Amino acid sequence: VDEEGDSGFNMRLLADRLGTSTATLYRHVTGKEELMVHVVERLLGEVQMPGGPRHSGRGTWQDAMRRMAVQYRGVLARHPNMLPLVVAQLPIGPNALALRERSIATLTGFGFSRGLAARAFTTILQYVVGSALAQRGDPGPAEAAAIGDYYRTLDPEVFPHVVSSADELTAVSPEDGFLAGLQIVLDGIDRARRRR
Amino acid sequence: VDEEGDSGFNMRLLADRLGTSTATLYRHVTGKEELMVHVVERLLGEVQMPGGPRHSGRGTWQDAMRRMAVQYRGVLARHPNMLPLVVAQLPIGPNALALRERSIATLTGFGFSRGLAARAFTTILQYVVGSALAQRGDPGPAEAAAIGDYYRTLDPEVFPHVVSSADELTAVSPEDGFLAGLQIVLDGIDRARRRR
DNA sequence: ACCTGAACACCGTTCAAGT
DNA sequence: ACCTGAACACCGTTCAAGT
Repeated sequence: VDEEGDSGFNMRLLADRLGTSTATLYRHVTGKEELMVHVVERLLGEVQMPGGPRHSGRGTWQDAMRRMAVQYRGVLARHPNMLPLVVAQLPIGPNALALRERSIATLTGFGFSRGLAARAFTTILQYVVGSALAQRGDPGPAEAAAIGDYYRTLDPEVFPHVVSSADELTAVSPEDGFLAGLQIVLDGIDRARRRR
Repeated sequence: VDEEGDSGFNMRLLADRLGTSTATLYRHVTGKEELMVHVVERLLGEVQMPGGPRHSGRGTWQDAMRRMAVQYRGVLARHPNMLPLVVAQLPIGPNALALRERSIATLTGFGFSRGLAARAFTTILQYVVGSALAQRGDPGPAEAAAIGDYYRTLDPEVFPHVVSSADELTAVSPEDGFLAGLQIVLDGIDRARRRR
């Protein structure tokens, strides 16, 4: 999937690379869909997450959650072709659950209620995936500039604010944009934590 | 797409329903991909958004952004089959831009800088899409219970926090969960606003 | 018991042939 | 000038036939 992309990958190609036939593949998996579940599960295994409560001592919960989110984003960025697979599934395999487990353990270790810990983790993850979707396709300087140019070709009479904010949008790197949005989410979680 | 789903829809079916042949479709659109761009554009047209600055007087910016997010979520919920199309694209058609334009206009009308207004809108939208993905498939009581059951079948030794927070996760309705996460994002934006 | 070439069903797209 | 039946290329999946 990394090499050929979500749509370039197919069962014949896989069989060829494995030196076997497509029919044989179906002796190991029920079909392409199940295979893709394994691919996503393997991908989530790449998200490094320092082990739960023991880690609570170092840094704040915000540091820990920021590390987790940055890790997750890094994995998605290194495997852009797998993003369609991730959003097509509700990952509930061992690696997905381990990430959830350690994150909620960390948050409750910092005094979060179970409910808020679960809500916080869910919200962070949704932001990470949503932001990966918005920045998909290697958004190097060239692509970013192209999007900025597109915004500026728009009629300023019809979309004045979109046009005038085009620079602000494209001036920050994708990385900085991601971190800015992440900080918004973390601040919101902090507010909810203080309220309880 | 509403009736047959993302994968059930195909060019032959469309041609049949229109009483024509597939080849004729290609006289109107360059291919299925372009057609899907039009489908998403039409979908985004369903997001009702009260017109920009004029509306600034009533309620707070949080009310306005909450209305926008709830509207967007409602449209995605009414067309669950179209979610794969929305996440497969970077919508930049007139309706997508109008939504962006009015949102940024509203925020700057409330004193937001252009940069923060753009960041805030982007973050809210990413949260809405990410949350729609997580709650996809009609998550009625039955489905929610099934997911809760699955979490509880897990070994509490291996995933203690996931298991013990299963109730907290499934006790709240998808709607309430969405609003709770949205409030987190809005609170985070408020914090950024006060800092400037 | 395991594997495979070939086929089946299906889909996006194109084109020679019609009107 | 416009439309279409049929074909082409491709893909997920299955099965009768081999070893």
